[in-house]
Amino acid sequence: MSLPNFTNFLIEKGGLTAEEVRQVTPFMRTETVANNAFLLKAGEVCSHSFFVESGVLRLYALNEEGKENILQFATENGIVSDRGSVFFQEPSTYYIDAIEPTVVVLFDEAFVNEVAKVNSGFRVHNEKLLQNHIRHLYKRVSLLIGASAKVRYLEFVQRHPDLMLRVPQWMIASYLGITPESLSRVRKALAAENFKSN
Amino acid sequence: MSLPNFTNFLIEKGGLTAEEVRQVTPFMRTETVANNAFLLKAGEVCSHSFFVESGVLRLYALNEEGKENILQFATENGIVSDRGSVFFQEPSTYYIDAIEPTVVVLFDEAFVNEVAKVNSGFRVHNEKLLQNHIRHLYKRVSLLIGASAKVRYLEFVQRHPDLMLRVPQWMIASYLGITPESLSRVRKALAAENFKSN
DNA sequence: AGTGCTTCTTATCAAATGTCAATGCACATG
DNA sequence: CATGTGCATTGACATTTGATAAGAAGCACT
Repeated sequence: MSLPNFTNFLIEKGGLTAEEVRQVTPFMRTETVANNAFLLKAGEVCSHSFFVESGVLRLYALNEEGKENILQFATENGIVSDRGSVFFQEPSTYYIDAIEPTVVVLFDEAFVNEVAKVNSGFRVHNEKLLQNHIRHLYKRVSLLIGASAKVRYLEFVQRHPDLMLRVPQWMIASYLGITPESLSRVRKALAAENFKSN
Repeated sequence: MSLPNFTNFLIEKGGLTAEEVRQVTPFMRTETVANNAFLLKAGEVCSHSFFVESGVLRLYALNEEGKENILQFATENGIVSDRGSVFFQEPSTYYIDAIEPTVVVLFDEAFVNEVAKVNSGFRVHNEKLLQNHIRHLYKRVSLLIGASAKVRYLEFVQRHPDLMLRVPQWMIASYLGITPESLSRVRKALAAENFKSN
């Protein structure tokens, strides 16, 4: 199976050469995931990180009442993982499943170490990814504690226009921390505003 | 000035030897920060990360209406930074100030590189810190989108009992994403519950 | 002790969001 | 075509949280 996205990712974001990519391919694995199929369930140790070659994944937690809290989506070129679980080899409290038929590349710490071995600069690139992830999470927390549902929704639309078309609305509501009904009302209010001003 | 906490941190969490610590000390700096004094303001590039030797720091953002959204506290042995700004040398959107007279150790990417030079295992330790930070942020997001103010408060009390005594309540409210008045109500309700059940 | 400042609490009312129930719609499947 | 299923919307109502204002307690400073 050809993996143009992952290969490109290693070259562009990891600083590898095509030859180095060839050297590390034996250390990764590809998998096809059916719609609604799980890659991780709470209680399991998350053995790999998942790079999305095509499709969409989501990561979520269940609260005490059984409600899903969606923490992250990943489309093409995105990475999902319970990094804590992978890194520390502890049981995860999260679920990861596919919300489209999806092709993923699985890689673990051994793979990362292997890449770092063939390309000494990779750890810095890797750190960059982590730093970016942290920055993104800060922004998310900031919106969650300081912005209304409406503002959060507008932010989401702007940042993830692609997801709007591929993900059911109730999942976006979960990601935003509101109910599907509330999101529906927010959208209605925004539509009314736009109508007035145009 | 002696820095037992930072030294200990480098040894315990960074895997350095006492001798290696001595080698890298020339590359860091110590500063005393008065109560309410700023270490970073929005618009500036965050040139350093701050390790708290003693005291308390907070990191916050201002939203459009000028309301503070507190993203993080750091007490002894904690690190605060706009990592994104430090790493990518971009202007920050955050503020960092002291809420007690505080002694901080300032270190930048050059320091990290220096430490990595004297101890080749340090990058892995550093990655561990980042992974932990990400894990913590996931937990935080999860609570913000899925738990009530009451649950978030209880979580906070449990995780940061020390902060309860050192940080004014309205800052904790900000950290939890609610108003001081709401927090006061939550506390009142909890007190009433405890009274009934005892 | 007096003064001003900040924090915390309380009360009241308003706004935002959640809950529950019903409906309509699109789509897949028999 | 008929039917079932999941999703989005809407309305009525409840609950939570915010906004505003007022007051009490603690604390620093004079």
